[in-house]
Amino acid sequence: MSEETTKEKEESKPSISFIEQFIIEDLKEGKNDGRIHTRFPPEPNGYLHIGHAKAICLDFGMAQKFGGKCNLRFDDTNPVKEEVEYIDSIKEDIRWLGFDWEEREFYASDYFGKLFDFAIDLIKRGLAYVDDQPADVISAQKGTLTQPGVISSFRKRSVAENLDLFYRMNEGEFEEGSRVLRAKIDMSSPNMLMRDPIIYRILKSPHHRTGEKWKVYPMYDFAHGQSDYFEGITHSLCTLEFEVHRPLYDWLIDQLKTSDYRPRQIEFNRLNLTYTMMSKRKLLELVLEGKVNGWDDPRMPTLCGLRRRGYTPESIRRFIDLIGYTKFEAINDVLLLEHAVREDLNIRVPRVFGVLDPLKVTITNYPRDKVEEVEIINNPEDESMGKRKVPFCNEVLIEREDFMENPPHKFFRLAPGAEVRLKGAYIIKCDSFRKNEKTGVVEEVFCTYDPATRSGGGTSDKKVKGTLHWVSARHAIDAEVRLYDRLFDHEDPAGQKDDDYRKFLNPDSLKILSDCKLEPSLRFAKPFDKFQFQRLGYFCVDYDSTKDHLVFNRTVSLKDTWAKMKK
RNA sequence: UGACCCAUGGUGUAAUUGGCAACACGUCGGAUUUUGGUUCCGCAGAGUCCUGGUUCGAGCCCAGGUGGGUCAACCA
Repeated sequence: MSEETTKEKEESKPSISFIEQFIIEDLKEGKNDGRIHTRFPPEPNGYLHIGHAKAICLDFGMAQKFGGKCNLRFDDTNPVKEEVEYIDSIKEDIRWLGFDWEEREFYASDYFGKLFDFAIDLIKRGLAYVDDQPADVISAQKGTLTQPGVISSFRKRSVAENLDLFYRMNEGEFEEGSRVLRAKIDMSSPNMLMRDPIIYRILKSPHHRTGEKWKVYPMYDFAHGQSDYFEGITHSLCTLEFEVHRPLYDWLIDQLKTSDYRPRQIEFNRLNLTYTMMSKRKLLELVLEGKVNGWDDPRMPTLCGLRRRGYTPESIRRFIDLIGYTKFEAINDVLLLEHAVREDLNIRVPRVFGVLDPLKVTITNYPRDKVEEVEIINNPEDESMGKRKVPFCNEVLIEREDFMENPPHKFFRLAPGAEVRLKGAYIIKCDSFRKNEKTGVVEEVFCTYDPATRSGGGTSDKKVKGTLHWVSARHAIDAEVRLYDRLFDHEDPAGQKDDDYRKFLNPDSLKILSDCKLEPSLRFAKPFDKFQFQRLGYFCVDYDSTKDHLVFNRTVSLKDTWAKMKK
């Protein structure tokens, strides 16, 4: 084997995350009969965001890679916070991302019966007790980070009494907050979560799935690991903040297990992105306070927001792939996400002409009543996408910033005396222009064209530095275009101790342009159709769009080295 | 003043598990280009938080620091 092929082989070898290494080790050791079974466990209390995408890609990705399965499980143990409306959106987002849980759609509430039985079992084994003290007393008795807790006077309650009380708790005999069920573990554990954690509380709100059946509901710690166990999950992947929960997770599994099978919890770093935040609670605030226009506002990091913005599932998966899984709490540059969409959209979407801020150009030597159809390649990256025809006449519109009366050095666009190519059509030369006397604004530019320079004509080998996009003034269609910028102007808006994140809201995060002109082929564009507006960026039809009123969202601009040079 | 976790170019990750610190993004140059896009080529940028130890050899193992994160909801 030559040195080169060895090198290539090494380079193409994907690096493996610590999680994958754990899984491989477990497989080698023959754990759980060599099964791999994961789960994605959202709480139905909000919309999924790109941070969830990171978890989804891992959970489903590991299952796929090792020939296992991944369940979808709604962690619905708190009826007061959860709503059905979120369930459908969560399912839609997971499917959109490209993953399939097949028939394995589960709910933690499916296990309320089993969980209750397990609680009864713990009570019988002297491992759980009913505590009658109010929340503040229990909390105070928990001790502090440096001091051990105090043992509750109810800890020594008899099994019979505990049993009786717990059943009655569930019959609705007691008020919310009057009693809880606690696991009997260790009040002096250095891990606060092991100090007789509350495992059941009384809640009288109806549950979206079980209705009025239950009056006691399990806490997260008493539901999650057990649900994993009931479903035969082998690897329970979650974010770093659950690390301290792992001893409790394992303790409960130890009480539950009857064979060699046991699920293993592994924690990885949460996704943080610059110039945004992932807290569901804060995202909800933005929606409620009208700082954004709903959960699917294209500035939101939610999956529905990104989808509306024009992101593809492929680009999100690619991004997730690029950032990896570690135990380091990183803050990822949103630039990498933008790179990922550009990379994807570049190869798959057609190029079109759209002028956001039109300036009229009259070609004085082009016959007034003549209209030509010029043929333009849809995507230079992909021949198979074919060509289209675009009408051309003596009046065209160009981007206002593509003309300058007094151009700086290296300005390759239109200026008095300068020549540019109108892409796919002719080379034109600027002879003069007309300004509004009062405002000083340029209102019209007069050019002459060189008939020998028609694209593809081959009768002239004239070259010019600049090529502009354009639309025929007489054929162009109107559109509204929404330009988005980052929602916050601080890299880490939610991480500033002394400042509320609202202080960093970017006032220019949305710019609406209502006077844009597009080439006529866009007339029948449908919501979510994606295009590259030549020289400008990637745009996606918004669902606000109607037959008479086209609306586009800018997904991301093209890289702009000229803009960089100007700075 | 506790327990647990973490620390590698600007950012995010990698390093065949103790053997020449690599990749991506970003940056800067150049070539190509009927998109100042794309593509291609190249430069710069860390000696791996600190101190010590083990070792022929340490980013990796050990000890002690420093810095950061998580944990004291009847939330998940």
